[in-house]
Amino acid sequence: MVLQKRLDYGFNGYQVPAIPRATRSARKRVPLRKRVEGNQISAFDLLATVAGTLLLDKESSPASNNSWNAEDQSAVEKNNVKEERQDGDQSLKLETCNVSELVPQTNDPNYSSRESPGLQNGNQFGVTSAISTSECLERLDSQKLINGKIKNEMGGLACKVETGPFVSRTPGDCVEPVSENKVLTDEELDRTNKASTGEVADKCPLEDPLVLDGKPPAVVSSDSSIKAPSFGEHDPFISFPVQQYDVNVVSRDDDEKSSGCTHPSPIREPFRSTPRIGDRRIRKILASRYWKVALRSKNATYSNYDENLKSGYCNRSTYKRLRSGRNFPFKKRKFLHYTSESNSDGGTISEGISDLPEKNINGKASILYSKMHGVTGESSSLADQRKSFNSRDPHVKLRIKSFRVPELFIEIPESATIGSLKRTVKEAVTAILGGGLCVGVLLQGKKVRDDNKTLLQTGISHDNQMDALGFSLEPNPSHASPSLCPGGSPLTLPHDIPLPLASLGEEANFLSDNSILIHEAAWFKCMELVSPGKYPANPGLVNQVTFHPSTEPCMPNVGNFIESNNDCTASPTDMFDKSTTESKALVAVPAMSVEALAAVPVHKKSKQSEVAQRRIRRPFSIAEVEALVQAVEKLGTGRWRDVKLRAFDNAKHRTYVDLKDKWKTLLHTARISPQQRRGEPVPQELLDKVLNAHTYWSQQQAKQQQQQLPESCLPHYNSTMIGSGRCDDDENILG
DNA sequence: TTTAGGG
DNA sequence: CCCTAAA
Repeated sequence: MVLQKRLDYGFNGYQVPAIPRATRSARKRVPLRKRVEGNQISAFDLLATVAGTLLLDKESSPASNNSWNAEDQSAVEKNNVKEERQDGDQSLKLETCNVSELVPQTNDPNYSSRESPGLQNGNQFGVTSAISTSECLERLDSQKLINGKIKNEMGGLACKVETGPFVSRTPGDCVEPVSENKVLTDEELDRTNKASTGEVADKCPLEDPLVLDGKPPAVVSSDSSIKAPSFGEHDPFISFPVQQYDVNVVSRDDDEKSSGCTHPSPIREPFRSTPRIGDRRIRKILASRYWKVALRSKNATYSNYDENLKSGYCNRSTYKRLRSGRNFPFKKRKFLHYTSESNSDGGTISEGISDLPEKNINGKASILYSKMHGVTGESSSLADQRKSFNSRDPHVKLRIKSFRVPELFIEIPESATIGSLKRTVKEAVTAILGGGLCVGVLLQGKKVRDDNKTLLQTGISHDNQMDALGFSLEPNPSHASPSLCPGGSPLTLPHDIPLPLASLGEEANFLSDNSILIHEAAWFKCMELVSPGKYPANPGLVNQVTFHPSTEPCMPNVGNFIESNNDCTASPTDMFDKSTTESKALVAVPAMSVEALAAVPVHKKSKQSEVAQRRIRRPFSIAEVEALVQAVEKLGTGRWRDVKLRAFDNAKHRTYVDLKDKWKTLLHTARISPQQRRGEPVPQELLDKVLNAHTYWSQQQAKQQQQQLPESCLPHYNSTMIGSGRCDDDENILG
């Protein structure tokens, strides 16, 4: 009897291989998420509104000083600027992915049968919303640098984001997500909502770049390696990319004073998706939100840069104008720099200059702000490199126009109020954007995991034929949310709440990478402590959550990721690995109390990548072993999928591979002496059954094979009658 | 996707 | 548990 239905809101965009394939397939049959019905749009708008409050509230706060560069202002107003601008030191330009899709989840009768009547008749708030999507990720992948330019498929739709208003923080300002620092009352939220739905839509039209440009939607490049996402078919999420990023890789021109090549390269492939205003809004907001965090948290080294940004974008009046203006902040702007257009289609990478700071990929490359501040910022290592490559400039300049916000899931009771939904969404978004991010580097669609490689070794150099250099934002296992910041995040555990981890037992895994990986149940236990009643005990979809204690309270999160030597590719997902693209995401990176988490003695320094992606070890209980043995007795040893469905269909974390492996170990255990066995002792009775079943089914298999041989000579036999292994699930061979 | 088997 | 060849 279902006492309380829960709704899942999927912010699809960040993919975590948390749910094994088998589980996924099982989920297909019994979807847990509600279908997206006719009210999806309104629900979406709701989310958009919620997200909108994140930034708008913030933006309405007293902006800091600033003197928006007049040049920039005018640039913003010229939305369709085709000409490349020399705006290196003026602003950070972001380009968002403007494409989104609302993808109704599959219609599964089984699923609907699980829904309450109210839900079935479409009254439910059956919304599964997703911010950002694998699709967008895919598109990231599709970015190609071809002959000195990056073909940005998103270009057609991307809207440039002038992050000005969002980065208008004073240096002392701590990361404090919009209004997320306090839990809004329902009334407040409602009020905000009204304002958002109305004003946001008006002031933040997030115009479709297509319209702006009058260009048709772009389409993902024909690059076959880029698989179109198919989240809609198996994952009942509405997915919409929050943000796209553009990376511009150009080699540095000899003349650093030039802001780079001024030849615009409007070559952009149309995108296939149809943008929707609503999610554009969200996306943009989130994107901006992210960047606010990012810029805000730059470390001191780039304070100048920050200041510039601030001064460039902090002007509230400008922002107002932008918001109300037709073209709003998402001014179209060209950021690709090419030496020459003719060069862009063939030959080698043309020279050009990016006036934006470089991404420091392995911690050795320098971040060049030469164009912006006359700061060379060239590291000695690079200098050395240059010596050895004095024939050319060893610098790689990258321009990242925008990032997308990782995916997150939200689950909330049906009985929850809209206000609480808003808060929940906001908190989740805030947590994500609040610092739990890391950066992955992708080259030619594949993650570059070796942080020790140089750019040159990796193939990222200006005179190489570069193909799709990309960056991805992923929840960062090594960064906690800025929970110590003034006001703190709503997700921050109150300091007087005892660390719940101790009570989590095996549900919490302390990883060597200074992080704590806990299971869903544990997560909800934690969250229950934070917000009683708000986080139901049975999370359902959420598989596992990682908490990461941080020793850096109000950290310059992004500063870290920009400079970090850490393996930021350690994210639980490799979004460009097919197979993983389908995996289920989960990312709620609540900002737990830093003190609390810091109390956990964990070692820092370790390969986050492996740790982060590896599933938690979950030893089989005796009951599970019993179920497994029973199922195998009936089904045999070669039907692990059936075993899974029969005995472990509800155990989402047990895949048929797991079961097969467990059987393997059980068999091994049964064959060794009891003295050699380790771990929780398995009753000898069960082990005997294992041996018996194995023996039996081995014989069956042999028998079947022997029968099949003559069968080929006796075509009149019905092969399905031969062999008992695959006839009937209910037959109990071993009786 | 599932199975099978090595790591 | 992971990885992956093979089916």
